[in-house]
Amino acid sequence: MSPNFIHTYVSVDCVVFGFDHENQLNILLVQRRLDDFPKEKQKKLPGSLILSDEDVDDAAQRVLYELTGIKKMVLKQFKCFADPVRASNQEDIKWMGKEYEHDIDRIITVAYLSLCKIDHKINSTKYDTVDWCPIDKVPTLPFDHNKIINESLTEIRKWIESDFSIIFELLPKKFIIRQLYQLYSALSEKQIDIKNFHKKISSFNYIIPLEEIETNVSHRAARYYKFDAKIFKKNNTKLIK
Amino acid sequence: MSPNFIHTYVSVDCVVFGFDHENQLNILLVQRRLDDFPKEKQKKLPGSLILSDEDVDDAAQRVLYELTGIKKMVLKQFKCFADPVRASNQEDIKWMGKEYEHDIDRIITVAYLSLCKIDHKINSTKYDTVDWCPIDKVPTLPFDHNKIINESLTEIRKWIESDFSIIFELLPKKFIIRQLYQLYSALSEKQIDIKNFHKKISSFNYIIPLEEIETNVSHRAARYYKFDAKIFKKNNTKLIK
DNA sequence: TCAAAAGTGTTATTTTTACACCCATGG
DNA sequence: CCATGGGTGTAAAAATAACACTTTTGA
Repeated sequence: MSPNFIHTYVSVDCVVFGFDHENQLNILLVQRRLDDFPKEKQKKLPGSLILSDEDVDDAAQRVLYELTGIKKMVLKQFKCFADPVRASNQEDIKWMGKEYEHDIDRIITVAYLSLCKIDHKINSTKYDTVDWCPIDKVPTLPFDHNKIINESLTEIRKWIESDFSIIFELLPKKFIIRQLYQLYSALSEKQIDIKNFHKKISSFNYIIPLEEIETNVSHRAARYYKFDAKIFKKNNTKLIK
Repeated sequence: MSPNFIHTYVSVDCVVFGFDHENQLNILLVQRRLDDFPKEKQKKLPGSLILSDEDVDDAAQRVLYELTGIKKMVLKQFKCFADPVRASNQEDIKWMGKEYEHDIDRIITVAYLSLCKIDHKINSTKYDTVDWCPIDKVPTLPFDHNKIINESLTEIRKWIESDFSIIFELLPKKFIIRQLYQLYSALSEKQIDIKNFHKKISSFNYIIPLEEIETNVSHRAARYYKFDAKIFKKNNTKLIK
């Protein structure tokens, strides 16, 4: 048995983004029970080892379903994390042994991005606790989950740049342009004047104005719009240029 | 032993691009010996199982070094390929058994992009045969290597869009603007008028004009330029917008 | 002299940016 | 009537695109 090739377990971990009513990006975290302190829980990214007949995309889709109860969520593989010591913390090793009933020496993970409307009902078939956590309040997480989350942020930005339509996965079906503006501002380095943004967005034929307008606001009420994916696909407009 | 989690080998495969004198994209392929026909060889992507104490980036860097003799090549991880049947061809299984001296049930691979000046001397410490192959003449390859190459093409295009400077990894140190234009045209959907391209490129302060000009051409000789990475980093210009 | 491509210049068009102005609503 | 943001308009500035014209060289 010549060189020491790894024979390892492979997992997927999912960073699911949502956009809250305070215009903050949030991600979904679940809780794991710790062996030594069964009453204490620690947050982590949702994830799972992949099964013997499963592709990684399928595993991510499964994790997302077990997490939210939603089938066919938008998802994007973004990076394989394989630092040899990413899972060598004693507590993490102990937790894996219990969770998977295997002795796990080394584990590499394939990280996915996903997007979810924050008001969508979360109906987990696997986790007791699934919570939105504002991106700037993420606690210290096990494994390299903090690193994964950090890198997912640059990744979601690239994603929006290359495919503007996915931004609507984070907004309610009916939205006002200010919401879209604030989400875009949170996700892009480019800063646009809100008036010009308004003009540009409302000029797109895939942004459909609705009859409905805001109520109970102490200023002129804004109109609601919806996004028409079919029209978008025909044009495939980028927001800028 | 509850659900059937995979315990698998992990490899990296590298798609190394070069740009030839006929303005074609090429990739580096190596040869493997087949068991049954030891005189016949079959081309494949360069790759390797990763070692027990090795991160995937390090493994890719190692594969690139074993392939070309070059240390610290530009590289970019782009996708994990984990189709459960990607390595279930009998010939592939036999070859893996011989190559790695392990019985390999399933294998997932992490694919990398890399770039190389096509005139750079290839000095492999591992492979007998390393050849440039024009991208439109790639034969049928083992595993899912053809699929990996196809996806690498869309990936290199994205890469150029997001970081224009990496295009110079494919050009000689001294180049004329027509070469750059033809490379850019091969890599981008956007088609620019060559005159306007010329004007734009030569306006960048990180494109340094040299004294030297083309010789032995039956038209006005073009000037050579070089790329200054330091100046580029300060500006971080995108080609378009 | 011709063909071919380099390199420069000019102009039109399109996109982006900045900002003025009026509108509507609750307090 | 004031503050706040919605929504439209206009004009300047910048970027892009189209293309004419001159230059240089080998054949």
